[in-house]
Amino acid sequence: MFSFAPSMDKREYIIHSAMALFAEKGFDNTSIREISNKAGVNVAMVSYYFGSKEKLFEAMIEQKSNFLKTKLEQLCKDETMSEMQKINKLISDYVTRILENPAYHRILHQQMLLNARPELNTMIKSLFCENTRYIRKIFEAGIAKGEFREVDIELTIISMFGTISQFLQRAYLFTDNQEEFNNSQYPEEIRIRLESHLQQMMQAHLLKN
Amino acid sequence: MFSFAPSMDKREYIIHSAMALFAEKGFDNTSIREISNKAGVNVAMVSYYFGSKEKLFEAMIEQKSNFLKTKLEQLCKDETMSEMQKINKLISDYVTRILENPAYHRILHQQMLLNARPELNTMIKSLFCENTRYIRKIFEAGIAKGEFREVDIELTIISMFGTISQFLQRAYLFTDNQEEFNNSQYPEEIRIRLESHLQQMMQAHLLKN
DNA sequence: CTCTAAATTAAACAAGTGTTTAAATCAAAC
DNA sequence: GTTTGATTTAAACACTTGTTTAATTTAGAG
Repeated sequence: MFSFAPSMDKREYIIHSAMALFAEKGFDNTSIREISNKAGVNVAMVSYYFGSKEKLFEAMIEQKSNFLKTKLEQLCKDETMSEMQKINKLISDYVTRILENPAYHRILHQQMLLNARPELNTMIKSLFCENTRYIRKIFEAGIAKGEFREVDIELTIISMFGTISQFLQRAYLFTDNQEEFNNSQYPEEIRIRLESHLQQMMQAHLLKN
Repeated sequence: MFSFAPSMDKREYIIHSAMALFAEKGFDNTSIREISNKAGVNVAMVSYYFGSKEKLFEAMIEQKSNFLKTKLEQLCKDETMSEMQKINKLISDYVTRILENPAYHRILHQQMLLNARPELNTMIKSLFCENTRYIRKIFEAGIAKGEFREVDIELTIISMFGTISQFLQRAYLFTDNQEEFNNSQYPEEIRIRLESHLQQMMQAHLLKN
């Protein structure tokens, strides 16, 4: 027997290469041969490890999810913070997380704008919905307490995520390195700028003055 | 000679079919055969009229642009409105326009998240940049006058467009008809809801209280 | 009618796709 | 050593892709 999973590194290589390529060129326009070349493995290894291109995609998503969820659960039941503080913390965490891994989030948003592969979409939708449920709770609590205005909760959440998603779309405005802006990480300065813009806008929108 | 362009209707059919299919399945995952089938013409007609699939895409974009621009120019130099009124008008016009033609805007945002076809991207980028320039002027004027807070202009614009783009991504939350939500038009009620959310949020964000 | 040029067609093209196969290689177990 | 099963490979598979070709139809002009 083996001490750990067998050639786990090759699986990792494949997922890693796929992520970069999907983010840049999209799922449909990335061939398995490109992925395997970039990963330095044979074409057949993708089918061998994952079964199919779609399954590879799903494996990629699964590996990356299950992170925000636990953070959100904790945040929700934290009683030491005001609801506004929770929203600020949420923004800070989320911005950090996305700017650390823009490729993954580009892929999610790409796929959400399509209706071609129902199974992938269902998967991503449920991922989004789950996160949204927790965030909605924070808003509801804030409104119930009278801390927040009676805003449109759905659309306020959409504005939050939309800002970040649109930032990824227009990332070219914020970096000189036009070739690598989509996958590489962003300088700290930009993270802070995005974070404080969102926090300020949300405060103005939510808090009764 | 002919009174007007030759079989302009077939060109139109092709563009119209392509738009619906691109919006649903994306550029890469839509074949010319699907487009021609849907349009009821022969496969070769796409090459005949447009030259290539990419050229068809470009023709589609060109046909739809050049609309917001003139509206923005007028809005910019209008001296009867406050800057906040201009922003409200802008939001109202833009929301209306997008919800009347969601497919087109889905395609734009899809393509913006990709880096596969540099020429298409350059085209769309410049389209966005041009519009952004005018909007920025309104914000700058508002700040200069002291009507607006000193907000981060780039990111505020991103929040505006991001909200609408994200709304298209999550349109399934706002309609029962799950199959046709992406291309069909939205009920008036939803338009108003999106419009007033954006206007309220922007007012809270921009105006000194 | 004839002539001409545009419009339309079915068929073919070469290239690329995701996936499978069957043989070869590897490494640990006995 | 041999055996066993997982890993890796090059080649082939069947299929779809965007585009072109060469033949046919259409329709307006002289």
